Amino acid sequence: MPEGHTLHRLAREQQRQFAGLPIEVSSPQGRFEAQLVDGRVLDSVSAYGKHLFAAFGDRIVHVHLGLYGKFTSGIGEPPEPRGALRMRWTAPSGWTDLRGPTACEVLAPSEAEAVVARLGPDPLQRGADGTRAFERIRRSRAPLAGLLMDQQVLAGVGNVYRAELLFRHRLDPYRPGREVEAATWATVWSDLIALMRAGVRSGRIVTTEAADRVRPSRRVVRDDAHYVYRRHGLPCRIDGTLIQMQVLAGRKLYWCPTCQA
DNA sequence: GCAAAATGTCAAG
DNA sequence: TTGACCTTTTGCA
Repeated sequence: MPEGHTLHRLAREQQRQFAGLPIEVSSPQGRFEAQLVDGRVLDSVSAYGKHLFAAFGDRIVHVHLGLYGKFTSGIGEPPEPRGALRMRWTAPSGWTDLRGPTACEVLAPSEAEAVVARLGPDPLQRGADGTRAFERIRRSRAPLAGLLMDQQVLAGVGNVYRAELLFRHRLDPYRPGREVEAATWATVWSDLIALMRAGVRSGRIVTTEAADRVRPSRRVVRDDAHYVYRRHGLPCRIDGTLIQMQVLAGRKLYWCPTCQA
């Protein structure tokens, strides 16, 4: 379930559980050069967009989960390694396992900085500058739906947030970037920050009105969490029109053709 | 038991 | 624009 909120949540959890401790690092699968950081003290874990950075002195473990990468973790002794286990951390405070990432590599600090330099503003970063994204959007005649997913425009937004964000603001996914008003963008940007922060808190993406009244104790039914994402062929929650789906740049785009005309 | 799908990215043509 | 890649889970026989 990796959009930006997932990575920021992971960074926080790993920071809390492992930072300041020497970590036993291994790669049962053998596809990660664990010996480069094995036994080093973990200084800090941070996230930018969908990227995770774990600093072991001057060696940075860079992880990108891709479409189905996943961390699992626990306290006490780790379980016997099963399946394709790319990276395992073991410490007195517990363990964490990583499977299926697109990237899991050791970088020099300058290389890690270069990764971030290629990305647009991350709404989850304190002081993130939404106008930087808008400048790129305004210069493009590409559909807004595609621009929102472009990590060089905006870092951390994936297929769920883009579909839901467009719906919440009644925006036509195919509107060219250059036709988006500054005032519209300002509203969209601040809404995106709120949505993604809620995502970090709850660990999942909830964009329906239930998301507006954040009450952790009150569980939202999974089915109600989205307006349009993966609701192809079902009636729009607002006006009953059937939700449409179309593949755009290789990804499934969902929208309500009347609400978002 | 096997194919398809999944909140992603990159490189080739 | 397409295919390749990383792995697990789901759905259908």
